[in-house]
Amino acid sequence: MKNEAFSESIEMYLKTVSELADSEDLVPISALAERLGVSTVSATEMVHRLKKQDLLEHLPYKGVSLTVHGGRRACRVIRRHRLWERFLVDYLGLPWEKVHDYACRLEHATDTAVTEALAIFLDNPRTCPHGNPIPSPDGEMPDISDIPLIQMQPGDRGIISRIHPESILLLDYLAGRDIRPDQPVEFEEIAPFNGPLMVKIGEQTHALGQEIAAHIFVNCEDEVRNDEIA
Amino acid sequence: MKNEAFSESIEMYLKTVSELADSEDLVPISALAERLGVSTVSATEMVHRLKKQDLLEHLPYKGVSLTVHGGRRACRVIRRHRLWERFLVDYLGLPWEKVHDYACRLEHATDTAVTEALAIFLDNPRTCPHGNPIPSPDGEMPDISDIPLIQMQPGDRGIISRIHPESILLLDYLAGRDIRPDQPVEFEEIAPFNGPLMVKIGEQTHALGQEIAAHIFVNCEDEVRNDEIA
DNA sequence: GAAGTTTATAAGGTTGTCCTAATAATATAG
DNA sequence: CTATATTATTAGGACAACCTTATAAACTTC
Repeated sequence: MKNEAFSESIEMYLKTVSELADSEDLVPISALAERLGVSTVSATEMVHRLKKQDLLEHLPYKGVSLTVHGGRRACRVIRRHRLWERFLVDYLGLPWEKVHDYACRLEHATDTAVTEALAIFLDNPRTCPHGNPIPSPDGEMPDISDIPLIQMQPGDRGIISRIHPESILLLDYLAGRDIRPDQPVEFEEIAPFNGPLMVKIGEQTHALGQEIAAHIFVNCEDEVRNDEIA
Repeated sequence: MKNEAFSESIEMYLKTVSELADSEDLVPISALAERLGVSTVSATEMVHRLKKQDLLEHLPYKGVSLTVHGGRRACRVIRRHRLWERFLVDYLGLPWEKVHDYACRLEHATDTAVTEALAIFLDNPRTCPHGNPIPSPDGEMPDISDIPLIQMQPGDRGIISRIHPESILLLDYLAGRDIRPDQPVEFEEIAPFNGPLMVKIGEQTHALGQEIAAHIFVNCEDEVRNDEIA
């Protein structure tokens, strides 16, 4: 079983499918293309190549999902990414909202030996600075049970657990408003006609667009969860 | 003046020219090609591209040299490389002889902001673990005045200053014999007919081939240097 | 200065990743 | 069920970086 030897492009595709997959099972190729900043034609082309390598499956007109094999590869990339983020924030003192992009480059240039030595140096952190869990060395993603802010009900309270999926624009926006993991949240109300969500975070009440609210995950206070009815 | 935006290939070419240049002013394209593991045709092609970008000059049938511009770019890559090496050895505890290869990958994936934060974290080290000086942030290479072991005279003593240029095979060989910077050396004799050099390093006497001896640099003990007559 | 080596260039190809534009197939909504 | 959307495919290219083979030019040495 040969290791390494995956191009940066392939790693980006696998990582992105994995990131987009945990909201929905099947990731539309268009979503993939958009997040990667390539045309749908290019994305389709690459999907075919990855399918041939048994890294993902494709249900035409529905979307793609990772195979077990592909999922493990993706998790290894994500592990490297999140470990680097921890290092960049905790040891190099770089800004929370910038390190995602820096780590996006480092993640493709890191040998397994370096990754694991880094993990030990960092004392095996559980999450990245944005709250996302760090997969195990063999490519297993820890289970989590938080919910996106947008699924909260008026009156619900909780603690921000993570920002996901990340992007520089989103993180910049949130950093400017001091919206980060570990902050307490209280969902106040949602404006009608698909309007913004009014949410109290820390001391401040924010009007958050629905898109943004889908990227903020929360550990709700002890209460019956009703995912379906939401 | 735009920064970044240099392909990994271009960075490798510039770095390699810089590494090979300090032995001789002009680097033959064949030497460049060999060290990069590409054909001379490919190297020639790339040299033309780099010439067009004013990164290096080419005297046909003689060799190439970096322009001021190209030299600065090369030094920035080398700076990143050597800082990473220090981190990998000093903080991650990775083996001296392996980190060169790990850093070769990281050096192309490191933003300036990360590089400078890393330099501060490492407390601005003067050299890499193999003894080579770390260029300044703006791309200036410190002056050094050591000589290759092969230029020593029988009876000369000194301290190993650095291994240069580095390669995994060379470093593995030297690591196996505990030949590293800061070790004392005493040149005993050179075998006739271009034979090996007999050199006492630490407590042990080694028979070193001339190729290897050209890669080991030494700070000689206070005495008149006679580069020419050598 | 001719012979042989080194270096350079020219011609033609491959691979990976990307593109646009046009068309075809399917899904979804009125 | 038809119209509109989305999704997929086909065709034709572009580009960077590599390759081999073959030829030409320049250097070096005797």
